[in-house]
Amino acid sequence: MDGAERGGGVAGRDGGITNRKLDLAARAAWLYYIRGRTQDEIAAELNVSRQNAQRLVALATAEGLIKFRMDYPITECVEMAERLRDRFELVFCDIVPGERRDEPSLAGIAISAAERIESYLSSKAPAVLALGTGRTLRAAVAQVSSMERPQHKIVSLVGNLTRDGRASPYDVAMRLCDRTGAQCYPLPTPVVADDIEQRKLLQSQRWYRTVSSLVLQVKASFMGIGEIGWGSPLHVDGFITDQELSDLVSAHAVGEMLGWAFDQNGDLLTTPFNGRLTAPPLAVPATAPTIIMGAGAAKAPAIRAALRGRLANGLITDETTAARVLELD
Amino acid sequence: MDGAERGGGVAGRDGGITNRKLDLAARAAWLYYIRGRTQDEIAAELNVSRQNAQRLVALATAEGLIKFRMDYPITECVEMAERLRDRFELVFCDIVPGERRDEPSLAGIAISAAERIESYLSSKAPAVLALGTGRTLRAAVAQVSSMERPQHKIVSLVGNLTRDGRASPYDVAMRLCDRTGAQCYPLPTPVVADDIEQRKLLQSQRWYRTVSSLVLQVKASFMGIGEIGWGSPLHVDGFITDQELSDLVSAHAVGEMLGWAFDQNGDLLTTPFNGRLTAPPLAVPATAPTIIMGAGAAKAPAIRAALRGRLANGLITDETTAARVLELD
DNA sequence: TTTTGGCTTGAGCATTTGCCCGAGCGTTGG
DNA sequence: CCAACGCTCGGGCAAATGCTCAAGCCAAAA
Repeated sequence: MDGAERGGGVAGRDGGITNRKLDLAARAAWLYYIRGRTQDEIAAELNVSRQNAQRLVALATAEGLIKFRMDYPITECVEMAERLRDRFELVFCDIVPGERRDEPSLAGIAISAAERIESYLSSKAPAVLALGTGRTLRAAVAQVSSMERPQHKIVSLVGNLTRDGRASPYDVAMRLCDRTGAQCYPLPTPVVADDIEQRKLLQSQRWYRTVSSLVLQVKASFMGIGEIGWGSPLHVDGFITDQELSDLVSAHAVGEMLGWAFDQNGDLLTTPFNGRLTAPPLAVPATAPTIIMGAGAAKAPAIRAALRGRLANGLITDETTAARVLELD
Repeated sequence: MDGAERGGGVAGRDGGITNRKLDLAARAAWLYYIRGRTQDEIAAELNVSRQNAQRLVALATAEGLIKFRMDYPITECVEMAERLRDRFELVFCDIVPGERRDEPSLAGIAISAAERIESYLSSKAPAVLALGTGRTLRAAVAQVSSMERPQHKIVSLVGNLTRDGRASPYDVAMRLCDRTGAQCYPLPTPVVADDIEQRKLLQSQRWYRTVSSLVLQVKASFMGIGEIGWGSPLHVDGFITDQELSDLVSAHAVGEMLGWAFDQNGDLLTTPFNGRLTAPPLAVPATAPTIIMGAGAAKAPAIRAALRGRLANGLITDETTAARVLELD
């Protein structure tokens, strides 16, 4: 939805969002948020109507032309992060404020993750970053500022095709490369093969070896974490079938990272399902920084398990979920 | 005005801003800008009155707990920057949007400068950065995120005392070190000595040699640029006397960087005034990135001269001023 | 050429936000 | 102990903002 439209801008009528309009939106947002002008003043400045000024500001925020960042360590969040860091020997932990209310905040976690990703990308020395998929990660990548970093490599740790061959809407590695000019190494396979034979076949391809060798060099990995259950992301997005799901549930799976299902101790399962995953295996215990992110009460057991089993050594979540994880322990 | 209050928070009544309140303000701003909640919802969430929620949000923005960043290259600004880069062979140039209206935007330039400074500070390898003084630079430093970067060194290129011995309110090097944990090397002298003898004396001190040797290693320098004239920053802030000012004007000075006055070709003057400056000399032509920042029609001739004379090889200014500089040429 | 469909536009209105003011409360100084 | 001061609080109101809607516009399709 984002950068795709920017290139074009054919003469005459244009259904999408023209560069001209984005320029204007950027100016409007600049005047509004940075200069603190009112929308009336902006309208006068840019020679548009008052409600157009408002639309431009809204467009700029929706398109992420303007970003909000918090630069203040909220005491409770810092304390919570320290407790988690100590408890699970994490190399990194960030807790964003949470709300009592309803559903958890993707936006906050996304921003934190984006900052972390940016900090790796800002290094001059070429680095390899690995990414998983998922809503959270996609939101995170959308928050990364565009930059010109062709020296880095981004490798996708998980296939970008759904079961039926459609491209996943969450091909975050590609998106990140678009935004940063890094080299992209996607995994052009389904997440799970139909059977072990097919997996072997896929893994004998050259690109698989390329990806595998890159994985050994990663500076850091970022991935979502999913709970296992009806209505879990893995299931609703069509990556696994109903049958596979119920097999996993009866094998006591509580969560998954990159599709690898694990039990409440964070031990990877030996179910047929895990045996059919096309992705390179997880390093256990994690050596390079391996940062999982996600929020929501349902994810808490999965997070706890992943950290206990040393499947990950970094965490980004919100206060509420963090509290729940510590409570479970 | 910013971080100074955070440490305290004595029990009981407290005139200043308590940490508790800043925490709350941060939460309010988070909910408002990042989660997009209304102030009513925030009030309910944080158990405060509606107008308190509004006050908290206002406090958070005023204290800079929440930051606005633009991540979109506005076409006109990019083009303008390229023209300046080509014309003056700059290593860096950033143009922020301007307004037709009144006075120029400190905020915008400050943000751009802050990002640039952050990019140097984010490097792992120890680096030396040099800073000048001035309103613009102070605003820029206030926009730099806090971080823990004890490996870097910040050296002040200009004395931090006014003529009469007061500490300058713009001791930006110190402020930046506060925010970043970098090592600070201030220049504990007046900007100008009373006479050449005193300058020699000051420059024979050990700290002067320390600073001089650091200056040779700088990765980048950031400084404001001032015009010379009645009402110019150098004058109104009391760094130079009326007499000195009129001497400079009659010597055809059009601008100054760090106090060093130069003419319209960017040649440093040989007036007695320049001879009494206590700061280490400017490298001409600039070798390491030397970035000047400032905006306003009055500064345009000074900027043009500084760039022509290769006193600086980087520029941050606004559209209006940039256009004026190119026009003068 | 006419129709259609999608998109944009500005007017009008409901909501949200910012700010001023008088009341309340705790502290300081007499 | 009391008065004066300064600060904070929440009510109320004016300004600013966001949203909906009907009309208009343009290009593609008929």
